[in-house]
Amino acid sequence: MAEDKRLILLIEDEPQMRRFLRITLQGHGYRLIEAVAGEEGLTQAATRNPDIVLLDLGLPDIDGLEVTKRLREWTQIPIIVLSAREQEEDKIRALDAGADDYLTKPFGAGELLARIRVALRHTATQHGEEEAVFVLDNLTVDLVKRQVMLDNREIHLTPIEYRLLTTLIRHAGKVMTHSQLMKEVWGPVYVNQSHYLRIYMAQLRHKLEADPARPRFFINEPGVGYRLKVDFD
Amino acid sequence: MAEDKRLILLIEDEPQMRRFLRITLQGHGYRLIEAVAGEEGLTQAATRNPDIVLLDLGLPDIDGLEVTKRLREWTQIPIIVLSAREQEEDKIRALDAGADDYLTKPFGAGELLARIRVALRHTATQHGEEEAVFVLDNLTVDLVKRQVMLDNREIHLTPIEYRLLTTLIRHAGKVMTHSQLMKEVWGPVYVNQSHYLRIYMAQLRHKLEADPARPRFFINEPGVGYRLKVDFD
DNA sequence: AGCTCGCGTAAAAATGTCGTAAAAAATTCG
DNA sequence: CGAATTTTTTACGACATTTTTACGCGAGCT
Repeated sequence: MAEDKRLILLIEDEPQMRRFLRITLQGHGYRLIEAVAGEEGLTQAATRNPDIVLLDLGLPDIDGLEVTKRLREWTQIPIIVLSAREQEEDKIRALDAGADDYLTKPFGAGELLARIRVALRHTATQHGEEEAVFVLDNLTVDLVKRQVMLDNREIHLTPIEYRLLTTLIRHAGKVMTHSQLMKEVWGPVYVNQSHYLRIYMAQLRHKLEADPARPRFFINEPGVGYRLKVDFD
Repeated sequence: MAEDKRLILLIEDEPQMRRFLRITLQGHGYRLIEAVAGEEGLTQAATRNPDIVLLDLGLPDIDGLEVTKRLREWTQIPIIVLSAREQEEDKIRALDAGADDYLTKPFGAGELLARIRVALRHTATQHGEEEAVFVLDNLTVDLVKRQVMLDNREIHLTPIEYRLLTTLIRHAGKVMTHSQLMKEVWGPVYVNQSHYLRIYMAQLRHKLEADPARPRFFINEPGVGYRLKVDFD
């Protein structure tokens, strides 16, 4: 079950804080990527597409505030700031720059984990104002449990497959262009590698369509992109 | 404009804290409802439909934790807990019960306001669904879904056909010259290759007109260009 | 009449996209 | 560390779209 492990990007330069967080987070079932500087963090965010970012404000190269703004130019991924600065002004600036939460060091591991759960809960429910469960004919996707059911049988999807599916679900009915899908699923640096799409769309069709060669759900709009068909008139 | 002011529900029993928050929040353009106990707060939340809830944990009747859980049974409205309890265990319990944020008293007004903005930002991005549908007689074009319907039947258009159609729609009723159309659909390099237009205009008429030879929508203005006719007299 | 010009139509050739399979590389897990 | 899973790379036939090319029609002009 690799798809239910959330990926966390930690941008932090102090080795001993990194070590503490590595143990805490991995011990609670998260996968972790680490970056020791701002630019590196931005690159990692773009290429690895994590589920959440933990960001230290005092970085060796660029300021954490700047990292927040640069991230917010293209993604709504949750950002939790971890900082030794306890001035109210610092908190306000970070939050208004786009951070979702702000913890002052030192903080307890339990509180951090709880706030991570809050942030992840947001992304889970954010795209499902109606329901956290998406139903389309014999296909059921539980966005909270990250569980995909087909005719009441659980279907295992790889992380990318699942991400692609939920991205289509979030924009159900609408055509999504190649670059939109690439940006949301693989990250913005992969925009022109759109042949990945064909491969993973084929995987989804094989796992979820009755007749993969003649898909009912995963429709291609030639030259444009794909869409999840929801209305059968 | 009272309607575009966000409505905040404050559930808090201490009069002096209520007074402080009333001044702070109303001073920053929010409308405020106050409840001094848990049950009252739950009722207010259900009847007044606020945009956000500020919740004190230490209430005279039921515990703030319980209020959080009861709210979460039916609504995803942001809850920010304000509490004097600074034990980590209290924070974790509140956040896991469904609270979105937790501030320990005493807190600065600026930080509270910033965290309110964060919470409102979350709900704002959720409802980011717009509709842009163009209707002309039995023809319907959904510009968001990129879907064209004719008599409730879906019509497939190629990328160029669709771009040509939407270009005409954007200038509905007005005549567009050959070069204008060429520029917008094919790009400025193709301005003089205007015989492409005849071919694709024919395609559109075949796909969307009842009698392609005698078009009702896609009208040629000889020597000038084409226009999409919208008014039938 | 004969000619030209803009328009509509039709069918080819050329180009690019899509679906598929399968091997190589990377990552995760025990 | 080695096995298993997942992602990336590579290749190719089938197909859809765009572009090219060709022809017919009618209006206006000489």
